Order: sequence, then C-alpha cells, then structure tokens
Amino acid sequence: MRVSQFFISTLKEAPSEAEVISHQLMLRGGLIKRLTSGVYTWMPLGLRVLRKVENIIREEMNRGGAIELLMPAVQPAELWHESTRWEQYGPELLRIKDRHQRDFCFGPTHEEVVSDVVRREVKSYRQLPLNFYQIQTKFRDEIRPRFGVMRGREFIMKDAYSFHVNYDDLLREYRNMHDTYSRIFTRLGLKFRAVAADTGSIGGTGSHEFHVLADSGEDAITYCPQSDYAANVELAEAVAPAATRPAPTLPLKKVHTPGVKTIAELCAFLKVPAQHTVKAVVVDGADSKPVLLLVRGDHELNMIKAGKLAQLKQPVTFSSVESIRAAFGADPGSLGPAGFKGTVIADRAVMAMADFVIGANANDHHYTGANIGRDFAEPAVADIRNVVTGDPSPDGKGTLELCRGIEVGHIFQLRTKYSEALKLGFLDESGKTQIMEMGCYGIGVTRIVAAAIEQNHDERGIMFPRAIAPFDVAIVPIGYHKSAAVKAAADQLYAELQAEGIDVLLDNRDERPGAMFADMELIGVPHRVVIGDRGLKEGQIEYKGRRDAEPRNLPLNEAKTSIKSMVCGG
RNA sequence: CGGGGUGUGGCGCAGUCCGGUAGCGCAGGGCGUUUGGGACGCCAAGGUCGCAGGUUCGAAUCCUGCCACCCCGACCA
Repeated sequence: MRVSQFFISTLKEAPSEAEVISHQLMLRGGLIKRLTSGVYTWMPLGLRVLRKVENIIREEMNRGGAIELLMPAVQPAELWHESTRWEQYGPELLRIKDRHQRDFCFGPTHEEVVSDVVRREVKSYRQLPLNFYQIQTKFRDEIRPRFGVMRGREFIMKDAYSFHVNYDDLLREYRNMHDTYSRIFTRLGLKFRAVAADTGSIGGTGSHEFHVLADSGEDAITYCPQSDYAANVELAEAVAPAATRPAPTLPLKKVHTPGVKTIAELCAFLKVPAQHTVKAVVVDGADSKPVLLLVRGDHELNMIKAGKLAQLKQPVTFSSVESIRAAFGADPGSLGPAGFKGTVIADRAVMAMADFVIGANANDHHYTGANIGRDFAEPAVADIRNVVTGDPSPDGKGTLELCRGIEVGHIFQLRTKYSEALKLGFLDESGKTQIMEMGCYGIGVTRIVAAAIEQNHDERGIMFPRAIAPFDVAIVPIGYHKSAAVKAAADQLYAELQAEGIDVLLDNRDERPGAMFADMELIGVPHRVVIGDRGLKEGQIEYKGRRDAEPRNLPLNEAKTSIKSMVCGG
C-alpha cells in the first residue's frame, strides 16, 4: 500500500475524551473515530488490525472444528420471552419496535437465535456434537461505556455455541475450546492467562476467563507461581488460616477515637497495624434487617462472594445510614458486633484473631482488646474477602500472586439452562428424547485491539505485535520526490516485498522525515526501512525494528532477503 | 441511576468571575524557502461560542430549562 492511495490521519494531541493510553493512541493514530458514546467507526487503518485479529480467530476456530455461520443482529422478542430473558435482561438490552409496533431487540448475545436454529435442524444424536460460531456486531446498552472500544456499546464479538448429547462430550469440547483460545491469544502475540471465573448472570457451571495482562486492566486476577492455579479475584477462595485462635490476653477497653472513621485513620490514631483491626460492613439481609459483615482491617470485602450467602438480600446492597443508626446506635465508622442483636458473619481470617480493635457502636469510640466468644458471640463464618498477595493457594501448593488483566475471552459450560427453556431435544440411540448439553464461548474482538495496545506501547505510540500490525513494514524514503535514485530504490523494494506477500506501507508523501517517522511509530508498524541518498551512495539502506533502540544499515542488494527474514522471523 | 466536571473552527485550549459583538497553538489551503526526527515566512480561509427561552441598549460572559460528552461507583467480551 502506498500512503498516497490509502488514508492516514494522525493527531499530535490526544482528544480530551480519552483517558486510557490505548484509547488515546487509537484516536491519535486515526484507527477509530467516535460517533456517539460507546459507538465507533473503524477507520481504514484500524480496520486492517481488526481484520487480522478476526482472521486469526476464524482460522483457529475452524481448526478447532467449529463451524462459522452468521446470525441476524435484530431478533424478535418472542424468542427472548421463551428464554424469559426479555424480562430478566434489563435496560442493557436495546429494544426496538418495527412499523407494526412488534418488539425486537438488537442482539447482545445469541443463545436464543442459535438455539432456534439448532432445534429446527437437529433431531438426532447422529447430528451431534455441533459447534456454531460467528464473528458479528453486538449491542449492549452499557451503564457506562468507557475507554473507547475497550467497553463500547456496539462491539464485535466472536461467539460460539456448542451442543452435545451428554455432559462428558460438553467437557471434551470445553477443553478443546480452552486449547483453541490459548492458541488464538498466543498467535495474536499477547501475554495472557486463563483463569477460573464466576459464571455470573449467564449461568451454568464451569467457566474460565482469558485475560490479557496489563497493569491498567479492570480485573484483578490471582495465580500461583508454584502450580497452575489461576482465578479471578472475584472467585478465588481465601482459605481458612491454619493457626488456631490465640487466647485473649488483653482486657476489653473502650477508647475515645474522635473523628476516626476509616481503618487507615484508626491505625494512625491508635498506632496499631491494620491486621489487628476488624472492619465492620453493614448490608441488607434476606429479611431486610441489617447484617453485620466482619473482615480483617487490611482485607477487602468481596461483594460477589457475599452475594452467594443465603442470609443476604440479592443483589447485595449496603444498608442505609438510617437503618444502621436504628440497629447499632452509631454511624458507619464506629460499628462492631458487641451489643448488636442481628446476624453477624465473619470472614475466616477474623476467626483466627485475638485482642483486636473494633468499633464500639458509639460514635467516636472503638474497643481495643476485643475477643470473639468473650466480648461477643461466635459469629457465622464464611469466605467473604478478596485474596491478597501471599495468601495460600487454594490447591495447597504455594502462595498466591496478584496481577491485573483485561478480559478478552470467556468460556462457559451452560449445561441445560437454555436447552431446557428453548426445548432443545434430540433422539438418542434408543429413540428416547433427551435434552442437549450446551457450551458457549465468547471473544471480544474489538476489545482485543485495545488490549493489545494497552499491553504494547511506548511514549512514541503503538507497538503492535507482528500478527496484528496494520502493516508488516514501512518504507520511508527521504526525498522520494526529489531523488530519482531514492524513488527507484524505494519502488523496487516495495514491489519486491509485496511480491513476497508482505504487507508493505510505502510512505510516498512529500513530508519531512521526522513527520513520517513519527507517524509510522505512532501507528505501530513493527519494521521500518529508511531509504535516502546518503545511504544509497554507500549501497546501504537503514533498518529499525519498532522496539529497537538504534537503527542499523543493510546492504541494498540484500535488502529484500534480510527484511523478509526479519518480518517473518520477528 | 447517583456523585463530579466539561461544552468556544477538524484537534488542544484561552476568554466567562468583572456583559461591549471572539482569540492562541496544531491540523488543513496558496506561494516561497526548506528536507535524515513532527521546518520557517507571508497570504487567505474556517466559528449558529451545545440547544431553547429570559434579563439587558447590548450576552460566549448573567438567569432558567434542556441536550451531549467525559470522569468516579453497581455490569461485561
């Protein structure tokens, strides 16, 4: 591609709407343009990247035995009533009406449609298993779209749905898709990790998320370097401490703590470490009465885990200040279990503590030397905190580390949640009707582009992994419009590399060198060749990899072969 | 949906407090000089100051209402 025949539009300054680096660089590089909140045009340059991502996904899905189809984006409400999701999905489902006032939605996911296809087509066990997938535009009316295409409302997803005669076969395909996803993200050139995940609203049993590792990621994930354990922090079990609770050594003492509300203030005021304090959080119980949750001061309450407790109202909500005052006689910041009549649930780690500091249920007062059993009744015990670095791994094989990730893929064992609702039956060998087992497997295609940039950039711009770079190599001629020798050498190398099937971008704009260098670096082309009169006199051209510190010279007559080996090797 | 913030030319901003009819940088156009790290000079062009009402002789500026967008919290690929 010659730049004169392409469309490149870069900015020196990032639009102020962009907060994260990938969003800024995608706007500056002209990969995307915003149309409205969470909705973006993919400009020609960005589209090249997107297509490369899609093609890798498509190739590996095909290799994994999945079969591509394309389902409609617009779906009739009747199907969603059948699965009961028309009511359940909430405002995230974009609902539309046609001219006859019939209800439709713009599909946020395709379990209903694919199930309808399969129940019409598949009657016999002989037609199973099946795995249908598509790469298609979805719409989810997100509460808060942000970070550009990282969390858009309209986005492209690869979604796959598999159908099986029994659970064993679903498990086989689930592992197959796990391997397929690992191959996909490896080929994309991304540092990633598969982690055990919460199944969330989609339902089903087993589930794994695939995360691109990046400090700016929205998800906290944990892994064990000594084993293959890895999980989303939402899910990762905080195992009970091995140590038994020491006997009390201090008397319970009420202390005046004026203005102290947070654990940090408490620690500073009393000069105690956070591990010797207990945090009290009040949430609404299943009976709408306040329930007191206790976690160690340096730990964090995990709302997903709390959401699995039968004693609590779903979804979990913090109690209002009014109901807290009524139940405790004090405001948040001075709360504790002593004297509280309702349900108390303590994290496992709290149960191993003695002589700790906790709110006294009187404003501006705390207790020191508090002890379970002696100063208040034994509470119910549950795992309700986030794991922290150094916690023992739930598999017993080491200690946990934490890092951050961007969720780019998610695989689920749906089991029969949808196949029962949508009557996905088939006849088995003995002629009996059975319900299919289902799996579903998603990849956020547009999000991958943002995640790749988040993981691969420097102060000059994007450093795309080779597999998804918009171009493999950029030729930057110096004086293309002045020097016949430069033009001839650049045109020839361009033609030769193109003939080798390499994606070459020839920057034949009449720009100053600095402007061309800056643009090629901004848009993340992995290899750059500079051709100028200065080098040609010596029979040399200059080569620089996007990640190289310094350029180096190559003989002109070997240019094609050496560049080809660098493009294909690196 | 709550909380915070911003809307001025394609992009980044100043001007708003203290009303007097819009300015800077970048990008884009023309001419000239330049050409190995985002050049320089001159010239020209480009704005319903988010929208609607109001106050006023006069509103980007003050008042009211609305809209859009961004950021912080519950969602998810």
